[in-house]
Amino acid sequence: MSKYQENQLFIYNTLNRKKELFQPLNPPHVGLYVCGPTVYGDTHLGHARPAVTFDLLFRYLKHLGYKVRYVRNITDVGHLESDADEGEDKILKKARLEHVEPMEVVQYYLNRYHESMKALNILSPSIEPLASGHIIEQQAMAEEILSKGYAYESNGSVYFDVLKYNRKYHYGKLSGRVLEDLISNAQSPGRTDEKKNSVDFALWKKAGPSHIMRWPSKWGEGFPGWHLECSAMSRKYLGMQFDIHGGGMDLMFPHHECEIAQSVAASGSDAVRYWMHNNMVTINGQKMGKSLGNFVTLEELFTGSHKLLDKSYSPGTIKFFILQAHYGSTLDFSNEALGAAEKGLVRLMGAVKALDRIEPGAAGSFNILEFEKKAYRAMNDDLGSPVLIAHLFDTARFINSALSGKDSVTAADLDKLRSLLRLFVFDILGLEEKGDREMGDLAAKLVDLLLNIRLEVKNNKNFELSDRIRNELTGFGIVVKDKKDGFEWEMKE
RNA sequence: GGUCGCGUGGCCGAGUGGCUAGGCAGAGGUCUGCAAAACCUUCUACGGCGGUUCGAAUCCGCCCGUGACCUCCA
Repeated sequence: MSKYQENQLFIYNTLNRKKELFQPLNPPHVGLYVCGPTVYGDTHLGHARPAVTFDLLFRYLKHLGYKVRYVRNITDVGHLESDADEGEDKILKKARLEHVEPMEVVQYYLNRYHESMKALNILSPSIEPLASGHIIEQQAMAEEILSKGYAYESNGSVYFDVLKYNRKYHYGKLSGRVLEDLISNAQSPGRTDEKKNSVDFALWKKAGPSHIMRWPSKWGEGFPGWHLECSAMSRKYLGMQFDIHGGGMDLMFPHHECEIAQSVAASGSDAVRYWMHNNMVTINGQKMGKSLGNFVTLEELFTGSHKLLDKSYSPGTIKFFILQAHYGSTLDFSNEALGAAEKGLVRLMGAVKALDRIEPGAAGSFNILEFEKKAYRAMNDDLGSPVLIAHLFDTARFINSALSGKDSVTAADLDKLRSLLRLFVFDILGLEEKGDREMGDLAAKLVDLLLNIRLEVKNNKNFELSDRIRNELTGFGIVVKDKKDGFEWEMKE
């Protein structure tokens, strides 16, 4: 019996605004599609949130025994500065400003994105398709929508006919938008352009003379509309219908709404069964926006170089901080909150490490089976990582008590606890053991030697010298903790 | 203005009709040459006003505040 048959995973489905039992289309296979970044700038906090959220989902689904195909796209063409099919292509603009090829921009920021993901210990998706590598598929889908009558060609561009679509289907069912409101709220309603209606969106855009990212098509040279890539690529790799589509809440409208319309128009039925959206990140209570100048990149966070930051925060701290909030809530970054997360993480990791130093004994007060149940229950409830972490802290308290001899645990329970903690902390939450900074055998031996000498000095009540040794080591990032009959030390992260 | 959401103690953040969330910070204590860590005890709560109920932070209404999207953003 697989783990997924024992666990009922509930997922909040944005489409129905309620938690639903997750039942994949073709178990044990699960198809997961998540909107990845448009690679025209450095990876920032807003990229970290969905990455961590859906990494957690990916890891948990795999743990439950599902065979997950996780597709996370890279947008490298077609994402214009305005979602209303106006303005320059983001990549193209960056390339122009930096006097480089558009694909140089793409490669550079894609590499940086991958480095950040690795630092956060985010698993690679199964497939990471680029929009520019799927022009044919996007053209084919545009033609399909045209042939079904839900799109029209206009001056070398192809637009989706939202009004016509809405007569038969429901445009706005994901985001709760009302079409009439959208039309009346349109920015410049009287504008003369190629669209029948301002709410129509581009499937294919004609490339102007200076637009160098261009491909031939039956409509002339051009490039694909932003929304089309996700519909075309998810269909290619996950099929006409698949299980989960994820992304940031800000993508709900128009991006995901348009994806739904495209898939339904092309095939007559919905492609996605569960829509999941992570909430936004705020900085000191204020939304993070390019226009507000409070964008914090991951590199700035890791190095502490942003003016809003008091100090640097490790990737592990950032990840732990994100996991301490439910993905559906907004998450506010502040120095105080990050500092708390940092200390909490140290405490948790300390407990995991301390497990190896506990001597088994009589049965103790901690109910490990109960902990296991509660941990799974937390995860099954729409990925309740904050609750899971609270339960993990309960084990930390117990572990520390057992270590100091105030509580005890049998050898069998100790094994069970160890494997459970490793499972939840490392495999599912995807945290990493600290001290990854390898110092080498020799250096470790030297520290041991020095501390043994210090012990002798200390026993001779030469506290001046013993404190000096400890302080100097602290300066090297080595934390010394005196014990009743010896010492412990570790590298500070 | 429209649509959707949120408002929990010093900070972050769970819970969602009666039963301790948790972390960080604060206070007291144990341990210690000191420090660090750890452990024990402990203080600060459910935006406001009404309503439903035996009972509401939890349901309903109104108000206030705030956020997201509608414009660049994950």
